Amino acid sequence: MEYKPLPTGFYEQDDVVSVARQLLGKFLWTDLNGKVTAGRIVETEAYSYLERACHAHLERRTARTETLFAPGGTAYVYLCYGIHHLFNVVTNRENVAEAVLIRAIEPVIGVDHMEERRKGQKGRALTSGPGKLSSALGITTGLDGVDLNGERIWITEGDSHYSDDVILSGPRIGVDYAGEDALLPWRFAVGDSPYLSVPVKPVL
DNA sequence: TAGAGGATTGAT
DNA sequence: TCAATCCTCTAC
Repeated sequence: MEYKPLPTGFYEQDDVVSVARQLLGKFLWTDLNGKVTAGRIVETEAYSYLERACHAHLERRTARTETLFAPGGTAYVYLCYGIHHLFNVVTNRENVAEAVLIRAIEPVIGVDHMEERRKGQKGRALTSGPGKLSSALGITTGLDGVDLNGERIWITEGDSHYSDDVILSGPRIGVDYAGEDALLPWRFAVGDSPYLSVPVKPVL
């Protein structure tokens, strides 16, 4: 396994949908308060300023969305429903607002720390959702805008290769407000992982 | 400055 | 099925 953080060039690719797919199988690490945790990414979603589900749709710049305009390889963390911290990877070059939401991981390193942060939850309940995995890894809005090439949070190559027939795609979760953009098949998942947030709807 | 709503979760 | 919970954004 390769423990070196992914090169900046990976995040600066200009196709956020492709990056979302490529992130499957990679390892997301955090080193916070002396606790090292990591998990295998098994579910992602792509967001782009070009479509309505994105916070920075039509390049809307606000205090919250400013991080989305940072260079690829920056963490975008925001609070959802007043309770949950959601972690995204900013992609593309500076001032192009695109990001990949990490929706589920499989716990690999520091599982005991994850269980502690998740208040004793075990098994798939640990990290099978965007709010859950952020909690398990200790990710909060304090990491918003942080460089993914740093020492607190980073991503490395994984230990698995998934063939095309294992990777499923479908509409993103919880973006019905985006009209027809909600139908874009920009959600990607490792089909046989028990840690998916919700099953991927088969494409008809 | 008030009010509505959200890229979710867990309990009922 | 629904409450929790609070920040963000929009409208007035």
